[in-house]
Amino acid sequence: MPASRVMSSSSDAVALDYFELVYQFVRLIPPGKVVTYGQAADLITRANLTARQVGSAMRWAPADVPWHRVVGAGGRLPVGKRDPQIKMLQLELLRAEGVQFIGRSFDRVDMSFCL
DNA sequence: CGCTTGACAGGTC
DNA sequence: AGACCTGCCAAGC
Repeated sequence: MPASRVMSSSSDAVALDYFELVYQFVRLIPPGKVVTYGQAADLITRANLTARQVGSAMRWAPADVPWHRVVGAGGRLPVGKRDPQIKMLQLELLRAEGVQFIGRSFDRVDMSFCL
């Protein structure tokens, strides 16, 4: 909840911060497809935007952003130090879209579903 | 200005 | 596989 964003009211139409850029990008991901934080960071042209920033943006994603289609590198689900729950939720949402999971405990996305 | 905090990534053991 | 470690960079204090 970056105060800078919460406080932003009306005059931020021009000052498009990187959160908005990330959201715009994520909204383009079709159902059943996924991208990694790193890919998003690379594809979004912005000064030194890294996977970390994409991650923090996802934490405050608006309802219309399919945040669950963004996974960690190698198809790993996010660690979620602050909220261990998101992993489970994301797993459910992706499975509902037909995304396959692989690995010992089916905890990683089959990257052939990558965008 | 320095230090801490992450829904990260990549490497080592 | 799981537990660390390092590099990364914006944000807050």
